[in-house]
Amino acid sequence: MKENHIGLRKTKQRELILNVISSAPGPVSVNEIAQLLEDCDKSTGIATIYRTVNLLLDNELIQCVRLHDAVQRYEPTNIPHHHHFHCSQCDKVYDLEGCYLHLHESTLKEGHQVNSHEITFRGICKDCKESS
Amino acid sequence: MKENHIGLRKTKQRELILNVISSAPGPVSVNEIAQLLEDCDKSTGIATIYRTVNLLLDNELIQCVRLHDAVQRYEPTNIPHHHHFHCSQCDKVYDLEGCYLHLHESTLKEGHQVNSHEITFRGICKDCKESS
DNA sequence: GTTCGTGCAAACCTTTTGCAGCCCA
DNA sequence: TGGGCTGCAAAAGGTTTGCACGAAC
Repeated sequence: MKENHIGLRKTKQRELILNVISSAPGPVSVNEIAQLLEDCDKSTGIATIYRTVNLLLDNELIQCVRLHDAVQRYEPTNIPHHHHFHCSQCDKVYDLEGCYLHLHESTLKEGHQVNSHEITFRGICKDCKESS
Repeated sequence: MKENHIGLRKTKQRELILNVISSAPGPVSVNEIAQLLEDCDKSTGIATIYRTVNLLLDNELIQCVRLHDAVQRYEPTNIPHHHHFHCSQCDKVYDLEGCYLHLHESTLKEGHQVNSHEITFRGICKDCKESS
């Protein structure tokens, strides 16, 4: 991981996994990572994928995105503030540009201090709408 | 199940489980439901709790709330549209009144059709702020 | 009495762990 | 060469399913 970060070894598998997560159009699950690696003939043991994902999480190179299904998905931490759209039909997740939340105060009327927020939209994605 | 909803039988266990979810101060997990039933000497098989929760979900009497930890929690659907505040310090979850999202179109600029949305705020809750 | 629901245990699925062999530094 | 990394398989944890008995109608 970037320049031997904290004594970690740079291996083919780790590069591949980080690359898959970084180049996906939205957050991906462990299964999707495994599938994508298989698709390009770079099959990797599932245990390695889990271990690598946890390693990347620990080093904050990726973060976990949790939507309405039970699946944990991962995305790079170095992308700008954004939110997600989750298709109810094909189950894919898309990144959305910008932020739809107009919240100017950092303290809510209930008195809680807000440090961050997450928004998830659900519905039917463009592709599913067009093919129906 | 409200008045024999769809041919479902009204049983002691189902009433208890719905009651536990409805009267909890916030969304509860399956484990919490099991614990609460045990506490009042109404222990129920874990399989029954899972089946009942899924039944209640199917009939939209409850809905699933997913925060940033891996736990699935459930709350009644018959409370008004609201969002959640999750305290990073004490881990409590608060319901927030109203909606901070000003979204007038139902189709995003990316072309996806929005049917619903969820917002979760994170930060420090009022109580934690005051006691620090 | 018939049908559906419950509880138990087994099955299942996802994630983690142990271990022997391999590979990077 | 040595210690971390991988892959396999087994284990662990959480959820679902099959089945026989019991409860609801």
